[in-house]
Order: sequence, then C-alpha cells, then structure tokens
Amino acid sequence: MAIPRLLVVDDDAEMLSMMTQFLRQNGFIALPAASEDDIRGHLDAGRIDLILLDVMLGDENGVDICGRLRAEQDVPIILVSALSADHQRMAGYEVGADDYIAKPFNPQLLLARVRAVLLRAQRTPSLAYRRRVSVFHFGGWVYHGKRDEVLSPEGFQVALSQRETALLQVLLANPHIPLTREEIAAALDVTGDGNQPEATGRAIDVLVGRLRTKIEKNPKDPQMLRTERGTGYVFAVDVAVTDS
Amino acid sequence: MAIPRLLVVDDDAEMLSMMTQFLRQNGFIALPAASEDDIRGHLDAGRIDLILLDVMLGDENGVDICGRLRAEQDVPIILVSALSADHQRMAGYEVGADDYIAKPFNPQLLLARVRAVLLRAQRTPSLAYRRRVSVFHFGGWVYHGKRDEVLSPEGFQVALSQRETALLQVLLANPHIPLTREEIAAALDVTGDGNQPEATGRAIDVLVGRLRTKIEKNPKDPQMLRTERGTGYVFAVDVAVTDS
DNA sequence: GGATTAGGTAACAGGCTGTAACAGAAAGGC
DNA sequence: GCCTTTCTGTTACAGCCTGTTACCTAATCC
Repeated sequence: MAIPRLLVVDDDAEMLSMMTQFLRQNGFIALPAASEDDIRGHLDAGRIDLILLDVMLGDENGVDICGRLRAEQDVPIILVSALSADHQRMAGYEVGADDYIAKPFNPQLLLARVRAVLLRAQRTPSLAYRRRVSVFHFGGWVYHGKRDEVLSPEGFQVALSQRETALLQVLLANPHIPLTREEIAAALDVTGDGNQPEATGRAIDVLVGRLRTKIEKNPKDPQMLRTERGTGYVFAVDVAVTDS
Repeated sequence: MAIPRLLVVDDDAEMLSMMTQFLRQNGFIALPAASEDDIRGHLDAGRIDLILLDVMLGDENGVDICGRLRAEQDVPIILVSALSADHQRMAGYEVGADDYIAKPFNPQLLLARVRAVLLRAQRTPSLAYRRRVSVFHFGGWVYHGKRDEVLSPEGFQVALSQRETALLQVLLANPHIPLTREEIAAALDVTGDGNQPEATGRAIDVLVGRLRTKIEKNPKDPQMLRTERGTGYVFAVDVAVTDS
C-alpha cells in the first residue's frame, strides 16, 4: 500500500494542526479540512484513504456529515469527539463510522486505530460485511466468518465462545501488529455493545489464555498469540482472506 | 443506511420540541412539523423515512391525515396519541399506520418501535402487504407468506403456531440484524394486537427455543436463529424474497 | 542473587441463556 | 355447558460464559 492519505477534519485550528503534525511524524499523509465542503473538495480531488472526523464542527454535526458521506461513498471514517456518552457512540456506529475515539485521546491509541481501520479497509468496506462473506486462513487454521466456525489444521471443528470469537476477529484484522490490552478491549466493545472498557482487571489476559488453550498446539509456548511483554499481545502469523 | 430522517408532527410546541430533541440525542435526524401542510412540504422537499404523527392535531385528526397520506405514499407512519382507547387504536391500524403508541410513553419503547418500523421499512413497503404476496427463501427453507406454510429443505411441511409464525416473520424481515428481546416483543405486538409488552418473563427466550426445535437441524447448535449474548438474537442467514 | 514487576491461570461468583414442567387461556368438538 | 386439545407465558433449575481475585511463575533490574 502506498502511504495512506488521511483527511483530518476539525474546526479548531490548533487541534487540527496538532493532529496533522502528529500523523505526519508517524508516516502518514495528513490533509487538513474544516468543513463538509472541504471534505468533498478533497474527495473529488484525489484519493483519500481515511477521514478523521470531529463530531463537533461549529454548527454542523459530524455524525450527520458521516451519514451523508457514507450514503454516497465507502471511504472509511473515524469519528472523534469530546463527548464520550454512549448514545453518541451508538449514533456514530449506526451512521456507519468505522471507529470512534473520545477526546482527549492517547496518541498511540489514535495511531493504532487508524492502522486497524486502514488494514480492514484494504480489503472490504466493512468488518460486519467481511465477517459475513469471508474465510480467514492463518497458520493452518481456518475461520469461516459466515458460520463462525473455527477449523483446526487437522480439520476438527473447535467451539469458541462469543467473546473468544470476537478476540480472534480482532487478531485476524491486525496480524503482526502489537495491540495493547486497552486497544483489544476497545475493539471488542466495538464488535459488541460499546460500553466503556473497564479500567481494572485482567479480563483480556484471561481471555487470551482461554483462546490459547483452544487454538495453540502448546498453550504454554504460544506460536501465534504471542505476549509482547510490557505492551500487550501480537498475532504473529500471516493471515490470508478469501471470499465465499 | 444513512441517518434515518424522522418527521415529528404535533401541535403542542413543547411536546414537539421534547420529542425532536430526544430523537436527535439518539442519533436520528428529527424534523418538526405541526400540520398536514407542513408534512406535505417536507415530503415534497426531501427524503423522510418515518412520520411520528400525533392523533390530536387541534381541529384536524391524525387518523384521517394518516389515511390520506397512505393512500398516496408508502412512507411508514407511527401514530402517537393520548387516547389509548381500543377503537382509536384499531382505527389507526385500519388506516395503515405501522405502529401506534399511547402517550405518555416510555422513551426507550419509542426508540424501540421507531427502530423496528425503520428496519421493516428498509426492505419493503409494508409487512402486511409482503405477507400477502411474497415467498421467502432462507437456508434451504421456504416460507409462503400467502398460505402461512413453512417447507423444510427436504420439502416437508412444518406446522408453526401463530406466535412462532409471527416470530419467523420478524426474523425474515430483519436478517443479519441483532434484535433485542424488547424489539422482538414490540414487533410481535405490532403484528398482533398491540398490547404493551410485558416487562418481565422469558417469553421470547422460550418462543425462540420452540421455533428452533422446528426449523433448526440441530437445535442445540443453531445455525440460523443465533443467540447474541447480552443483546438478543440474530437471524444469521440470507433471505431471498420472490413474488407469487 | 534478591527485589520488583508483569503475565498465566485456577478458582470463584454473578449473570445470562436454554429448557422442562406447570398452569391459565383459547379454541374446538360434543 | 363441559371436556379435550393446543397454545403460550411463567417459573425454576442447570449449565455456560465471563470478569475478578489471588497466587504462582517468569522476566527484568539493581
């Protein structure tokens, strides 16, 4: 993939400058925009791989804009907002946003989400769609998105719980990319109901352990779902996706 | 789907403001209107996905307006009224309203009904109409709406109770869309007599279980009528609709 | 090596779901 | 009207799922 081109939309000039600079420092092409007209101009002018769209745009509403853009195009959109209230979050997803980040955000989290959305978008417009139609191959294993079936290299069907399946989907969408526990929790909630992820607890650790017992030959020495000490976890296998 | 555009019609300014604000907070585009002329203006001006129509409009009658609109267009209509007397309710349905809500209503119930009606409307003008004329194919099964007959992939006719049939219709109208128990109950009541859905009880769970024993090859491991833990149920099959 | 910190996981508890059993309601049949 | 059958909601119980806690081991730092 060529360098991803991001369109950053915010009506606060300082915020806009800060975000574009940060994204450029991290290897992206970041273009600033301040209004829906700006966005449309950029979309007409050239390739845009992802839009980072502020929810509060003066008297305009980012959610509405997102809805209108999505009705016309398949460009991935991440909504950014100072309001982290759940209903807002849900409104964003209903409109077809690919992800949702609350301000103030952790810069690393922003990068991780941008990368995750770009990776997903490389192949198909929406994760939900992909789940319905795709088959994932990884390390001899097969995951049928349509049937939620997991087949071992030997051809045995393995039963995963809903939460384990969701984790596997997150990993399949982000192979070779280290994910923090927070990122995983956030991604799981995207797939699910959008609750604020819990601050404490070892839920992700335990979930990872449970998935390992089911898909790792030797869970004590995991080959695919590796620990990145001090960081989180990595899905260290190549993933191939086919239709059907 | 883009953000649903709702037209809220009420001659009480305070009520109108309250409802539009609440709907906007929940991610909808809510447009206010106070008269039949207002409604026609909006309908001519742009897309309207659903009309929330107060029955008492000064000297006008929402039921009459509903009848006239429906004679001309297929826009879904939910009637809202302070009078919950049964004859009023029936008058509403005879006129072609898609649902009927009594004031004062539970806000969450309003949302559930709005969503249910929108979901149904996504595919077809009216469920009643579709039932009369359509044949549904899903996972090898066939449901003849006209005759209320269900045929298994092997061609055997399967007898469903009234309630089971109603549930199947709701599922056929919403494939791949997770439905909460409340949404299912509301949709069933629309199909039925419009009773307030019971707050407690596991009626939907049991109903789902009963339908599973009849249309799932292995009810213990359902492939079509899937559980969405913490949410509700999803009809996870593609549905094809043909005339005849 | 010893101390400290991070990660793995067994055990537990609470919540959610499936379902058998029961009872009241509705619909026929006589 | 009375009985039978069918339908459907409620209840209770069992089992699964999942987050928390606590303890242990492994890695890291000094």
